[in-house]
Amino acid sequence: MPDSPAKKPSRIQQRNRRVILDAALEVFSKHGYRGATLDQIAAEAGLSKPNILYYFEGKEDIHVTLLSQLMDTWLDPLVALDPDGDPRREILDYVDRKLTMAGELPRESRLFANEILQGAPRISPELHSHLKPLFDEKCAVIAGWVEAGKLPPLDPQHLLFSIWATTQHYADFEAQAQVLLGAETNPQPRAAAHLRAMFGALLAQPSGAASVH
Amino acid sequence: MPDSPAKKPSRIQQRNRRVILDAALEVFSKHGYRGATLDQIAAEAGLSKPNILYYFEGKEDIHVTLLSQLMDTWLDPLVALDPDGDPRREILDYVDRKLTMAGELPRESRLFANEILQGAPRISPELHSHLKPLFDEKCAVIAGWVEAGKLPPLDPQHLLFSIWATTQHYADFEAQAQVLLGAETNPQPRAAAHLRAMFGALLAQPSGAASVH
DNA sequence: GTCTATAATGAGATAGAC
DNA sequence: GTCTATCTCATTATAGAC
Repeated sequence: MPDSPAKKPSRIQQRNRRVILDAALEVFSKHGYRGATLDQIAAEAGLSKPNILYYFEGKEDIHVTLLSQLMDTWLDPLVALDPDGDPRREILDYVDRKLTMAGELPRESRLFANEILQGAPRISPELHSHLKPLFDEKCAVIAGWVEAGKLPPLDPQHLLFSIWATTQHYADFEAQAQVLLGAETNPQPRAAAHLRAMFGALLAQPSGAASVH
Repeated sequence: MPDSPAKKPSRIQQRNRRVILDAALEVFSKHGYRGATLDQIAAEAGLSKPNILYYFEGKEDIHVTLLSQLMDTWLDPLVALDPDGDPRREILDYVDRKLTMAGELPRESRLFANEILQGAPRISPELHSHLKPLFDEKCAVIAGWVEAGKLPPLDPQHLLFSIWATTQHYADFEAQAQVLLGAETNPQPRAAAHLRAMFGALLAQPSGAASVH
């Protein structure tokens, strides 16, 4: 690790770190943490295995670095949810942003899903420090909208869960969707229309979620 | 492999196979395919490693067996969707059944999610032979309901995706939900209420999914 | 049928030359 | 900074005794 007196990473160093991280994202998202090997990452990056270990302390270091960087990007769409905007519009726009992001960054989505699925062993601290506060804050915003009568009664926490689940589904379960939809070019437009209709219906509901029975 | 002249597995053999499969489900669903080791499975099953390999040809054999058995159970709730029933009721009951199943069989949900997430390398044939035909059949049923005016216009394929995504989310992303909801006893009742409200709103929508802008 | 011991492979990490 | 060669350990699978 090059960090003796002056800790200024050269342009080559910065570039190599990026190349390695991009290769690692490709491999980790496809095979999971344990399924990925340094050989695969090295091959994908076009570097030798020891060279990889010159830039990172080990396999886990690479993985944690990826997850940490990802977290910020991943939360951007939710950060942008504006408490002063029109409630219905804000939430539907958030759904759009989230779906777009899953479509553009499917590897990141799968990397995250892999980690959570296995109990978040390496990203748990970030969940508490970054995700939880933001989640609570935005849930309070939505709850405020409901109390102000700007939205029908609904459960902010589970609404956000549903948004996450449905938007990330297209990245995380892509293999299944490809089998079921056939070689259809791109499911995204129809997915976007469906999700707008679904969440739009929920948010437009007059009032009092009538029991179904 | 005991299959020379008479292929009748003894009661002990049947029992041991079940014990091994249950242990394997526990381990595979927690660590993924590559993350799981025969040592862990053997320890969980209370058997020796060579004994495991007496009953199964290898690690992959165990995994494939699990996935194949799971597929049938997993599709039961959808099979039960009745073309002759009340459309809205049928779909909402399906959501309930799916959520209940994910709550009762979270390990199975995660095993399946792990496999799909990594591109369904081992279960792809079953997706084509079992899931696809059923999916097409039930989509046609729902499409028929829409054409008959019994349901508002909606996209059957993406409706099913949304149902799968939201119900399985609670099992697959349990680690995240636990962080965000705190040590709350059981999210299931509120999740069920939310999903009934959401899908109920979509299905009750008068007609013509109005563009949101 | 089940075990102990061990072979064979694969993968993370390091030594040391260049 | 980067490479070749190597070490070490974990893991799948087998051999052979009981």
